[in-house]
Amino acid sequence: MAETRWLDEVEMAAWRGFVAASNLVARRLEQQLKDEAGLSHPQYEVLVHLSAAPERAMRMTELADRLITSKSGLTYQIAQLEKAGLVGRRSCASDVRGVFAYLTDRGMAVLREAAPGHVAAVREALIDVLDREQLTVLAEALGQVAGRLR
Amino acid sequence: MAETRWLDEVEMAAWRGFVAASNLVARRLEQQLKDEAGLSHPQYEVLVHLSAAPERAMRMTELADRLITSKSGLTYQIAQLEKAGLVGRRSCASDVRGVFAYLTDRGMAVLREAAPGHVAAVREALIDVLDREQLTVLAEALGQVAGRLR
DNA sequence: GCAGTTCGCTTCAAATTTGAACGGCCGACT
DNA sequence: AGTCGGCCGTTCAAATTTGAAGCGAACTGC
Repeated sequence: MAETRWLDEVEMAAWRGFVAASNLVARRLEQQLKDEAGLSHPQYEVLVHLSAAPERAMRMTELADRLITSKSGLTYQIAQLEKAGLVGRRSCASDVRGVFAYLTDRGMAVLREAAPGHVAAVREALIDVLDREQLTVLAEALGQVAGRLR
Repeated sequence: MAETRWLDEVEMAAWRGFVAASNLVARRLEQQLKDEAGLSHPQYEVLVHLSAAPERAMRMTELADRLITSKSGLTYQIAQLEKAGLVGRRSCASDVRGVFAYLTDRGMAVLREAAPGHVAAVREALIDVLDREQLTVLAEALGQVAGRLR
């Protein structure tokens, strides 16, 4: 094993900032969504992704990949959302094993209701804190990072 | 309530990138630490912060703040680490309510053992993916974000 | 066709996280 | 001194997350 290349000052600052910002922003949004919409962030993300999908429906596995959560975790969350009537399940015609989760009208309504507050919180926590230049670099950089790990 | 200011393209890319990168990096590091050192990321962070503190000790509440976790969550993690012998507790002389968590020699050894692999993973997942310019901006930007929310 | 493998989703138990009490203690103010 | 609001860390139950099976169904090569 080669010598460890420790992080220099800038690298360390980037890393610490990344970890801190991740946790803080996640925590803040979790809070905001719970308070204003009664949803957890994972749940909100489910609604968002479904709402953007054709027919407002998506296969479980694909949804799990997009949400970056485990499959069993998604099963659980979909069950919760189903109980709440925001989401439904339908089996896949071409593959008996497959399950589609779809957004109900009620779910769509809840999402529309929740979105403005969520966006405002995202702005306050992240977007509006940065200038245009920073946003551009951030988008590019984090896009690379995510793309590479995906 | 004012009209909602939705996110434009760059803002949305920054936001999606942020969420995706947060989750993916967290997941990756969690994995790496568990595999190579038998520690969870929260646990590793506890060791790191304690190792950097005077006397390798810190008050519970301060530690919780730095780790950006709930106090009850910290109590739990410290209990786990204590069982494993990596950390100890000592009560505070000047305040009977207070508790110091401190890093044992064993904990220090485990940390030293785990650090190189962890740094390598951090480089691979985040740092080495970006160029110097991006790192600088990232450090500055995320520092602002974290500072503002803290 | 048909074994052998992989895939899609769920189930399960175990580990973790959370927020709301709780029990004591500190400190300021009277 | 005496009291009251807050803080410190823990405990508790409930919710969530995880990875390891499990169950069928679909696909592969022979």
